[in-house]
Amino acid sequence: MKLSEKKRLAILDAAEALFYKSGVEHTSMDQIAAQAGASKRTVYNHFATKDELFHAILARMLANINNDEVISFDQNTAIEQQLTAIAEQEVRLLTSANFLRIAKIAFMQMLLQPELAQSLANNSMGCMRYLEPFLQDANSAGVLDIDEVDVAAKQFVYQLKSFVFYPLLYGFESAKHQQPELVIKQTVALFLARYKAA
Amino acid sequence: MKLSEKKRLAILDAAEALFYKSGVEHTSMDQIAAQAGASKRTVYNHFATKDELFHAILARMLANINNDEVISFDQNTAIEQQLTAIAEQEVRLLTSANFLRIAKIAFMQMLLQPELAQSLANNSMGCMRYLEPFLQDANSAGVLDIDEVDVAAKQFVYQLKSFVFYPLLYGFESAKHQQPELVIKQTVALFLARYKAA
DNA sequence: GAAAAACTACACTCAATAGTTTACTTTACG
DNA sequence: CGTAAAGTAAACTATTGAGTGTAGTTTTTC
Repeated sequence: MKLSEKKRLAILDAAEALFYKSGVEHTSMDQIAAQAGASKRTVYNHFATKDELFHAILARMLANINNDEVISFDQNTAIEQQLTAIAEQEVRLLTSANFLRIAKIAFMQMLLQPELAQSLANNSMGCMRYLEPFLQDANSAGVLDIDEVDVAAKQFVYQLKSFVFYPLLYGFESAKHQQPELVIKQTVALFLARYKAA
Repeated sequence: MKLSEKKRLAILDAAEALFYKSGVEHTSMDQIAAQAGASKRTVYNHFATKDELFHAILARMLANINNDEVISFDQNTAIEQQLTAIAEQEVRLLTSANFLRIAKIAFMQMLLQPELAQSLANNSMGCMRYLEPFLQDANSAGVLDIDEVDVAAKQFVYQLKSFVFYPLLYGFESAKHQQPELVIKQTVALFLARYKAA
């Protein structure tokens, strides 16, 4: 790899780590340069402004996230098992260091810049990419009985986010770990109690 | 009211509004003084540092929140109706301008200062003050059938927060209003499907 | 191996902002 | 009314941090 590329990556890595630790506002370009092992001038040669650097990080992180396999409804597998698989995948995403890092950085900025929230909200992630079609198919197959598929999908995902993601994001319960398996079990149970076809 | 008290309130009001709009970091003490109609020196006579002012605001807001009536389980009223009442009260809290203001200010800081998150997390608010005993009583009366009351209480409240609070907090869906009645109906329905005693 | 591109150290400008000092005016109150 | 408490305006200090300019060194590329 060329030196120029190595520096660029080092700068992105350094900025990401510092933004995560201290927030964008509390991180100076001098700190970033120092942590990256680059001169400040080099930082500015790669990224004209701090804001440009911030958006480059956001873009890189978003690109690294959506890699999970799409799960489609399968007539021949128990619905409980399929929903559990989806939940497991989602919990893995929501609790990954990668995702938490981007989330914390992004959420901080979103509270300050509503327009950023808008643009990120449209970017649907994780199982929200495919959950509605999945539920629709299960509906058609007579396995589930859902009136409003969009609401049901949100109910499912929001349970997971509320139990595993937000507590980690905000640092509630730093010591007491939520048992992911328990959360998944409870979420699937709640969902099926409501929507499993009679 | 004495001038001194009036100034103190004006400063708190101004700081609250500005912290809400721009975040604590992006609000200067000069701005606060100007908006409060006070001299900067007066601001510093009331609050020695910006941080002290921030905590004074937090304290005032917290004091203004927990005022809602506690709802206790009533043997003679349908459980659906009682849960709906609780949900309505909670949604009113979660969508009130007051609560959203403190939440936005506090959440921003929480992302930066995990220890603040710890101290605020303990401060349980809204219906979380009384929901677990309520469910326990309903359990004992044979109206509900819940294994883990703490999990169930969270499931209930998290639904409401996810649908009405977080979207407003982060400015997702600024235009498209979530219908609060619909959210309440769906939440109660989901909960009772799972936990209503046979 | 030489020209071009990229990196470095470091001094610099410029603006913002927390908090202070001072000299003076207004308000509260016995 | 007179004194003490509180408020005011405005200049001031000191620091921080974004971004630039420069002169010289290293890396890439042809």
